[in-house]
Amino acid sequence: MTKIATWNVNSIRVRMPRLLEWLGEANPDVVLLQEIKVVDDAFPGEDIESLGYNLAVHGQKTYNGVAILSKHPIEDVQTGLPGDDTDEQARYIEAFTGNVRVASIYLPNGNPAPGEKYDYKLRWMERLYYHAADLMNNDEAFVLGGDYNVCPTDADVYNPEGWADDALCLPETRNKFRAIVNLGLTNAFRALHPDPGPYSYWDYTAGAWQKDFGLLIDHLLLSPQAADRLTESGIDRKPRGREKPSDHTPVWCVLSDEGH
DNA sequence: ATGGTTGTGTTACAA
Repeated sequence: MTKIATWNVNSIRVRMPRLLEWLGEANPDVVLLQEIKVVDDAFPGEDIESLGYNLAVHGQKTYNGVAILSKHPIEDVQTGLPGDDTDEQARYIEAFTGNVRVASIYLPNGNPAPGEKYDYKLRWMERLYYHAADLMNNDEAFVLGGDYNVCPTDADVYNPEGWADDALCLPETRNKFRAIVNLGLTNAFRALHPDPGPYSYWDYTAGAWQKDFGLLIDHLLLSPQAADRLTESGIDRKPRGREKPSDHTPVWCVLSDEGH
C-alpha cells in the first residue's frame, strides 16, 4: 500500500517541528507540500531525509514553492505547469515515485475577484485541465494533489452564502474544477466521505478554528488507474490544533499495490 | 467590532 498526503505548510522553515512530528505519527509514503516559501537550496531537508524520505523541490523566495517527499526513489521530476513559459511562480512539481505518478499543486488563490489575480487563476486552471488531459492519455496511475484553492461545492464551505462571491467558490471556479474532474478523475476524499464537511483549512483570524469555520480546498484527484486502488482517505485535523500550526491540515489517501 | 492572524521581510503584500 501507498499512503499519499497533501499539506500546505505555510512556510517550511516555521513548520518543520509540525512536519517532523506528523511524519513520525502518520508515516505517509508520499507527501505533497505547498507554500514552502524557500528557494531550493534553502530547503531544510536533512531532518526529513533522516526519517527515510527522498526530496524533490521546486522552490521560490517568500511566496509559493512546492515539494514532493517520498520513501521511494523519485524519478522523472518535472517542475512548472506546462502552457505558459512566462509564468515564474513555483506552483507545480510532478514526479514518478514507487508505483504512481504524483504532482504537488498550489493553485492560485485568485482573490480579489474579479481582477488580474482571478484571471491568472482561471488561466492556470485551464493549463491544468490540458495537462491533466495529456496525463490521461498515458493510462497510468497518477495523483494530482495539493491546495486547489477551490471549494468544489457548498458541502465544502461552512458558510456557503457568505463565501458565494469569493474566488474559491465562484461558479466559474467550480466549473473549471468540475471540468478537470470530468476528464475522469476521482476526488479521493469526497469519493468515500460524501457528507458535508469536514474541512482542511481554517483562517487564522477570528477564532475560525475554534468555531470550525473551515473550507475543504485541499484535494487529491486520482486517475482511473489510481482510483481502482483507492482503499481509504481522510483528513487529519490534529496538526491544525497544535502550537504554531499551518492554517491547513493534511488530507491523505491510501492506494493498494494492485488494482481490482 | 466593517474587525481578526500569520509569514516574509521591510513596513506592504499575500493569504
